[in-house]
Amino acid sequence: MAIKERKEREKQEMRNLIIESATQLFLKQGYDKTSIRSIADDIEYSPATIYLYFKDKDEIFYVIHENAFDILDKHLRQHDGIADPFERLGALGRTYIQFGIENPDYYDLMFIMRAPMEQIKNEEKWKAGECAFGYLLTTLSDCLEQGKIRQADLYVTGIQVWSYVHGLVSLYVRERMCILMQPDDVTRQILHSSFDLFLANLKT
Amino acid sequence: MAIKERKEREKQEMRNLIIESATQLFLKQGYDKTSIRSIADDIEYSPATIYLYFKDKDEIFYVIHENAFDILDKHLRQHDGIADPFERLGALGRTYIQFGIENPDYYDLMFIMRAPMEQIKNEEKWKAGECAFGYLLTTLSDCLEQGKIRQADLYVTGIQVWSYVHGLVSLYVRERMCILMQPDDVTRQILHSSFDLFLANLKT
DNA sequence: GCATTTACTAAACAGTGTTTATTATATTCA
DNA sequence: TGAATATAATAAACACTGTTTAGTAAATGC
Repeated sequence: MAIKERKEREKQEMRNLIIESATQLFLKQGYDKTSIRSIADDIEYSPATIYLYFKDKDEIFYVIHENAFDILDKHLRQHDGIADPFERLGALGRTYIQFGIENPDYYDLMFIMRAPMEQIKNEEKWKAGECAFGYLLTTLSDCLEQGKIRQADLYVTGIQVWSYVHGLVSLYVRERMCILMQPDDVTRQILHSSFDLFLANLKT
Repeated sequence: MAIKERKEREKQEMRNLIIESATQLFLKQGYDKTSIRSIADDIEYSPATIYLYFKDKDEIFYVIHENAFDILDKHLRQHDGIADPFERLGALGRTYIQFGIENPDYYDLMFIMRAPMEQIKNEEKWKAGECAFGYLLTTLSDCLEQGKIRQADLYVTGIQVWSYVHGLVSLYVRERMCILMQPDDVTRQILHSSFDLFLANLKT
């Protein structure tokens, strides 16, 4: 009976179809304007059908949030080849900031919005987040071992680095960097300069 | 004709009534669950009446956002008496973090949510934000003058400090600090430790 | 070929922010 | 004071939202 397998495959294909449509609409118009009805319209099914494949809207955006982490991961791992951990740390930070600037809606879903985190409460662990943070910790651990950065607790240092770049990106994404009263490209440049300064202060 | 003045006063009183009700409901149940209808119910007027005093929901929350800045301002100015600017900087940071932890909904409105910023687009300037940031810059300027912290551009240093504390608080408020897998009070302690470390790294 | 399971949807429910047309009250002016 | 006007408040509707329920049509199992 290969029917069961085919059905399972079809179910997965339908989920993918929904996610693809939702992702495209989300990146075009944001979370709030991406309604279940608009996704249903786009894939030419009734709104109720979507609820046969996803528990609720949050679950859809939880999957998109996971996909976004995969994309960020790919970006970050481009720097795997950099031998010097401090240089690698710098590359990671710059790539993280760049990712946030270029993909504000993804960034929102990953690190700002409450929607995907509601899902996580039913799962106990924020796997995607821990994976990305773990990757940062690895590099920081190398830096500490080789005495490239000031000695401190690994986790505290990790929180320090992440909080810093997140602060930069999230203030930018949620339009608080307007206090600088600079055009967008200058503001982005300031984000990068600030990070460079931060790195310099971290160095031994 | 004192009638005009009385009418103006009554109009302002009604606005205050709406804001008081909205604030109380917002702090109890958050932005999304604070509907125009629930405010109307609370003040015993019809929902349409609210639109005679405020353009839309965003305008109401813009006013609450301004009030929140006044509250934060009062907290920060408690440290006006600290003579040493570096010590004052530390006090400001700790108070800012504490404010965010203790008033997550206010913090949300001030520094994370898009709602109040929509209003600001019609006003050109984010007065509340600039005022608070200006207060930070003053202290930083004193630190730089007295050579208490590493020399760098004032604005870049300001962005650096603000981004850092904002990163800490916003990751906490939006529940991303769960990666630490620590109970809430320990997580809060880590926020403060991270800030202390940051300050130490900034010192000359 | 028939019973059962699966896939899908129309319609409804309970909300939301906001606007419009209408009514009741208060003010102005002859 | 009484009619005309301006103001304040609202009921009801509009156009949405996420989600559930009940019913239908097709695919599957026996």
